[in-house]
Amino acid sequence: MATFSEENYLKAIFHLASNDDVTVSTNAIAQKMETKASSATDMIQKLFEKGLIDYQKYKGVKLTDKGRLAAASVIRKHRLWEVFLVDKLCFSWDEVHEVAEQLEHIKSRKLTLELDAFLGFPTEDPHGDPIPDTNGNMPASLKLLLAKVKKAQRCICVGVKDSTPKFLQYLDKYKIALGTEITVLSKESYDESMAVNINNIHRTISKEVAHNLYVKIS
Amino acid sequence: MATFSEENYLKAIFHLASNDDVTVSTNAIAQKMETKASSATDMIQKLFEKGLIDYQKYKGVKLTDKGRLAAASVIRKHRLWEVFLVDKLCFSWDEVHEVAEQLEHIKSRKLTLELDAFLGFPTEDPHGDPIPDTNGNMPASLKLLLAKVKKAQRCICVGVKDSTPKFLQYLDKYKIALGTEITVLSKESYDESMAVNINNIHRTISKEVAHNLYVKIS
DNA sequence: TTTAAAATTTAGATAAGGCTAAAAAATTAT
DNA sequence: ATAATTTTTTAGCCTTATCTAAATTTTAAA
Repeated sequence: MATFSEENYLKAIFHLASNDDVTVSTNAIAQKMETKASSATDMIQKLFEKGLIDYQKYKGVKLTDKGRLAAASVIRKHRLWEVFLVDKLCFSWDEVHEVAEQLEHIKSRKLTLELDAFLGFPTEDPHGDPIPDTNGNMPASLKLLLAKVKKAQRCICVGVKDSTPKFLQYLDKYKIALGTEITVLSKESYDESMAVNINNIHRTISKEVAHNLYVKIS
Repeated sequence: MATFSEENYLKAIFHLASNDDVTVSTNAIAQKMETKASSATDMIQKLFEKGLIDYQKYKGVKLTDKGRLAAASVIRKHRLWEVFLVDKLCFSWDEVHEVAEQLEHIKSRKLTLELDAFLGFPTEDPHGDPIPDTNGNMPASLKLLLAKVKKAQRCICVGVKDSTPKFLQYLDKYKIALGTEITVLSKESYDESMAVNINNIHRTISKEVAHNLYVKIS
């Protein structure tokens, strides 16, 4: 059974390896974990000895099947708990992360199964990210940056990339919230701005904003 | 902020000190924590330095107000989670402890408040034990051993003291379950057996059974 | 291709929590 | 009241997960 720290490293490696063939560098892991490269090396050696990652000195790291399953299990729990907090306990989508970081480490097969059922077998967390299934299979994410949405498509706001108060205040000002529907009317190639319809109001969205807002095609 | 281990020691001391004036011995703590006396001494010194317990070498330990509040907070969370597991996630009353032992250490004021509200502000856990309030005040327990119930009183089964399979099988055989109503008809002083009515069936309960079954007066 | 820079690993240290063995204090028994 | 026993504490060591500083390997540059 993995310790909290081991689980957090596995999660970090999982998130850093967008695709299964990519090797992840020690520095990248250290940066993600907000720790020193030497600490990352120590943990890498430990995870390797436990058969959770493939590793060759100086050559970076890859999750084994066992490691990937362990990482997906932690992410599954994290996202299920986020759904619980938002749907059942009146948390807002930006309050859940810190608590889910703790809850994701609770070890109980039954707890996860029952929680999943209690929540109605959700497939996405409140940020629009997919919830891996029991076997560690991650449904493809439907989430993308507003900037990637094509002309005439409708989408729903599911999260932000930039979570600084300044950007959140901007969204507030223009009545863009979680769940708000946005229709892309046209895109300006010169400055990458886009004309959109939000709540039946026509607006122009700058490149900066479009690259910091996550949506889901609806 | 206390570590998991500190919280577990505080909880142990709280449970060992039935009343606030009692001092708790190092050995008692070590036994409760299933650890060695030397380890208990180490932790005692740490809790003392943090102002969570009063302590004099060789003289035992007492919770300070600060320590008592911290212990009660952990117990509050433990019992709220037990209610959650039984009421919402279909856990049976004997499956909850292990998971609640983990959940009780999650740190989030908001989580505890919202969970409490979500559960309808319960005052007792599934074993009939009282849930401390936010200020650490513990309602008096209404739970007692069946052996203590007076003639002609009605009570409801809320838990067991002996949780060995043998005893649980006995209860099963005689259709005594969590929530079962028991009326004490008479008590035999010679062998401390009691005549009771369970589901409209008259039975004789031995001293051994009456001393291992917890009930709540109804 | 040799050197400079960057990335990675190793060595040695620290803090938390646990252990064993030994010492010291308190308690119980003679 | 002294000896024997039990309880508690101290001392020294282990493991996990960190760190800093130094050494090594890889990569990039001249």
